[in-house]
Formats: sequence, structure tokens, C-alpha cells
Amino acid sequence: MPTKTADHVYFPRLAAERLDIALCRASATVSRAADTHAAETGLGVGQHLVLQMLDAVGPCSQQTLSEELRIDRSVMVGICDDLQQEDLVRRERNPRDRRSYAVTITDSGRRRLAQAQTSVPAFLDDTFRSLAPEERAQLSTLLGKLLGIGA
Amino acid sequence: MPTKTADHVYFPRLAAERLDIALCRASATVSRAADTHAAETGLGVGQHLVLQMLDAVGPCSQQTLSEELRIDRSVMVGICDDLQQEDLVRRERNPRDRRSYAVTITDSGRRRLAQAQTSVPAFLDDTFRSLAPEERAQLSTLLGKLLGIGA
DNA sequence: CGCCAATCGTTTGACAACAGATGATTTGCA
DNA sequence: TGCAAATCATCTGTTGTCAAACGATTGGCG
Repeated sequence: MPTKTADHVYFPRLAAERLDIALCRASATVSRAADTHAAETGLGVGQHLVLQMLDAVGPCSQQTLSEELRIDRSVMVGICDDLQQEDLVRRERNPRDRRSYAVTITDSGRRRLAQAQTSVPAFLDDTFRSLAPEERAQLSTLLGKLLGIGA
Repeated sequence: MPTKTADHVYFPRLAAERLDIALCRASATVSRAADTHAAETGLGVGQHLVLQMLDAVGPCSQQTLSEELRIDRSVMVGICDDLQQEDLVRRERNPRDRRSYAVTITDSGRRRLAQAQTSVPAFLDDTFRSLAPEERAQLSTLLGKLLGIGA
């Protein structure tokens, strides 16, 4: 995660000419905001995503979580470790395939998720306050296209 | 830099609900492409930015470069080290303030920059091929707004 | 002048993310 | 059945970035 931003001025022609850099900057800015929000809710971004997915689709293996959420397997280990330690998920062996876990969200996991869910919209509104709602939608669409999602 | 992406499917509701994540993904994807391009031209992204700025505004201190390009001072040390080693910049002490350097682009630095500049548009066209030109412009505008550039 | 704070470049240590290797288990195929 | 290959979770080592601390130098103020 990049350094705290100060009130400096970007090299002016940067944003227009190098979309790659601009995306990187934007990502960093938003990630930082997300981390702050995460610290407040007590759920890291990765942890939040995992809970969200478990709540939506039911028990998953870490492998499935990794692939769907595009989080590296070895990182997923740590995320699940932390979630388990806080009793937000359970790790049970999948009886059908004992290589894999069946990671399951617990009741307190659901409660924690619910708390976070209500604060996410406020966080997003704050983070993207420089964009009008329709611009946010545009941005979302464009990023979706760029990433090849929901084409 | 995140892992190589495969042809998996994102957790479907991600892009719309969590722009932060989408930005992160997009940034990662594009960064990876930028790194590939950088490897081809022999100029890392940071090195390219520094040369670009030195060429545009003349000799700078590392401090100025850091602030304008939003690259951490301690990272700038390494970037300038590498550039100097390849004889693309010179580091002279600023006689007015001997604490700081006057980092100056060399002739071979200018040549290297010129080579890279011609290949950047091609690289960008390839990376953003899933977006129409007007969409790229839109994206650029939106990111600029989000970052508070050229408002 | 003389001292204290600030600045510039650098080094060090910490941390997150990734690539690759490992052990346990399962699957595919002869 | 039996064995090789694949898969899941994990661990280790590497890389890139950041925060904090450090010398060297400068500027401000009595």
C-alpha cells in the first residue's frame, strides 16, 4: 500500500497520457480508504470479500474462494486463519475430498458481515464523492469492460 | 504485483458493488502489461516517468521528482541509481544547496526516452483494446476527477 | 556568530503479495 | 488393483513498497 498522500500536484500530463499510472494511483487511493474503513469495521477487505461470498454461495474450499475472488491461495490461508481465530468462519474438512476444507460462515460471521455491509455504502459515497452517481456507474461499467466482466 | 490472471470468472457482483476492488484489479492487470512493456523497452515504469519529467522540465532534485511523480523518496534513490548506472541521467550536486542533487537527463537518456515514447501508444492501444477510444477518454476523465487532477 | 529546526538523500527494518516447492489426498487410467 | 498425475492447503524465499531513523547540509532567529 502506497504512502499517505499529501496535497501535492501530480505531474500534470500524467493522467491523460498514462492511463496505467492513473489506474494505479486511483487504486492506491481507494485501497487506502478501504483499509481505513476496514480498520473501523474490524474486517479487512479480503476478509470482507470472503465472508460476503460464503454468505452468498455457502461453504467453499479455500481454492474456490481464491479463484473467484482472485486472491492468491497462500494469501487466502492467512485470511481464513484470521477469520477462524475470530470465530467468523469454521474450517471443516470436506468429507468428500479430505484434501480441501469446507469453509463455513458462522453466525457471528454473519452478524459481523451485516454490520460491515451497512457501512460500506457510506464509505463508498465518501470515497467517490468527487464523482456524480452517474459517473460512478460509468466508471464501474468501464472497469468491467476493461476486466472482461459481464461483457 | 498480483498473480497472473487466468480465465476465471469474478465473483459476479463484485464490480458493481466494490469499485475499490475493481480498481485494484484493473490496476494490477494494467501494471502487469506495463511491466511487460517496460521489460521490452528496458525502462521500468518509474524510470520512464523520471526521464519523461526530466526531459520536460529540466534538472530536478530527487525530492521534486518524488513529490511530482508520487514516488517515495527511498524508492527514488533506487530508480536514480539504476538510471545513473545506465548513463541515462547524471547526478550533480546542486551548488546552491549541496544537500540536494540536480538530476539531469543525458543525451543517451533522451534517446532511450524517445524510443520508449514511440512504443507507449502501441502498448496502450493493446492494453485498452477492450475500450473504444471515447471510452478510454471517459475513463481518463473519470480517474482524473477521482484523483483531483486538472479539476 | 551560534544554536535549533528543517530539508535532502540514504539506509534499515517491517510488511504484503507472489512464485515455487512440499506433504497429504484424490483422481485417472492401464 | 496399482501407480502416475493432479489437486488442496501450506510453507519458504523473493520482491517491491513503505515508515522511521540517520548523517550532511541549510536556513531562521536570537
